[in-house]
Amino acid sequence: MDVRTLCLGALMGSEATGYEIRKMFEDGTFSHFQIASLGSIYPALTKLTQDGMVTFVEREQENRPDKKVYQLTSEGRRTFLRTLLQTRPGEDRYRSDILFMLTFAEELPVELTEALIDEFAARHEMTQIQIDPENPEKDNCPLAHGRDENGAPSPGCRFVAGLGQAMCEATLDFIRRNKDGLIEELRTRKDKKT
Amino acid sequence: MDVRTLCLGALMGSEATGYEIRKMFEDGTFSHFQIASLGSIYPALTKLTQDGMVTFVEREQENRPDKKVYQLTSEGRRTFLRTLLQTRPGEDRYRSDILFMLTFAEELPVELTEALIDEFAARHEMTQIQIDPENPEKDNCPLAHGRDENGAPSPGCRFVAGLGQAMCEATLDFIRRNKDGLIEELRTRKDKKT
DNA sequence: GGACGCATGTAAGTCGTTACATGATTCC
DNA sequence: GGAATCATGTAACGACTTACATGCGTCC
Repeated sequence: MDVRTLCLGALMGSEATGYEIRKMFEDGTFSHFQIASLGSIYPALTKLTQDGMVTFVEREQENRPDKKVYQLTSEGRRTFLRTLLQTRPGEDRYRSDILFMLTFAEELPVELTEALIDEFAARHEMTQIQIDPENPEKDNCPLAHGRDENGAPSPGCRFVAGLGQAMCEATLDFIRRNKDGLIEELRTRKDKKT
Repeated sequence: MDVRTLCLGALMGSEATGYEIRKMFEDGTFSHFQIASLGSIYPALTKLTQDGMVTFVEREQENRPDKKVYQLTSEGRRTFLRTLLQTRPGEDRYRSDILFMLTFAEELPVELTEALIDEFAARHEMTQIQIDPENPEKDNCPLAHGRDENGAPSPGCRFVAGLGQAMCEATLDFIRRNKDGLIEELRTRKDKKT
């Protein structure tokens, strides 16, 4: 899924600026399973405009730079849905430097191992908060992706968010149950070596 | 973490060919949290050889093409460990086309939604099997990464593998508990619209 | 004063994927 | 006969990241 398609998807819920789209991927609905940076979003929006998939309105703001609010065209909407129907979804890919590093825990100072696990846990707690569909979603993005006029999340979004929550929960739970044991085992092994 | 570092890590456990390294990432220990393709592994190994991080021995085989078996040099080992100590681990990134698509379940045919969920589940079942540290690890890779001379996985590897298992388990569990409800809800909504 | 949030955009460069090229063997 | 596994390698291409460029406002 290239950034163009991702942008179309982000605009399915409501109009948005490039900056807001990035936020959807950074802290919002999409945050735990897709990413996109501004450097790729802006060119994508330009291209989509050229192709007639989106239009934008320039909106002046007080005390803020002007912004371009993008909106799907019916052509864009159709194209996006067609893409969804035709695309065989790519494989999931999960990359984690921390897990890779933890794999070598035996070669690392125990303090580092512990710090890595703690950071891993902290990040997952963060994610858990970000994807909670019921709670805040902050103030902004009143009509963010997957919400109807009343702000209620769509079934698909609730499902995906719930799945994300479950994954985070399981991760945190596993760490709670196994961290101390691992640290202890590593300490014991180090002692034996000396 | 670039492919070079990943290759060094893969060679920490035992000597291996480029082909075998890819297998570690594709089906082995690393499979659920890192990936690398042959097109990036081979150039990486060439570069690492030039830099004195690895050496290789050409081994002739019967009924098989010759292979280059790579091995860490002590310099390579030191460099790798230094990298681990110095590198701030990058953020985890998880990308999933399927989850992205499921977010738009309301706009999709219910059959497609169901197929997507099933495929998601199937892939996670696959992963679960691949990362099981106790079980098969097939026949090959007798001294794969994270195993000592007796084939026992290191504590770090066991921890990471257990975490992966827990995540898969949670995912599959969530699907078991929520799939039918979602499908039903989508059907009801579609009925109402007509 | 400096960092951060809002806001857009470009350009250079990295990194990796995909596809191509080759070739023997084994299994269906 | 064709596909898959083992095995290595290159080259083109594409996609995204990073950094740069600009500028105002707010908060500490």
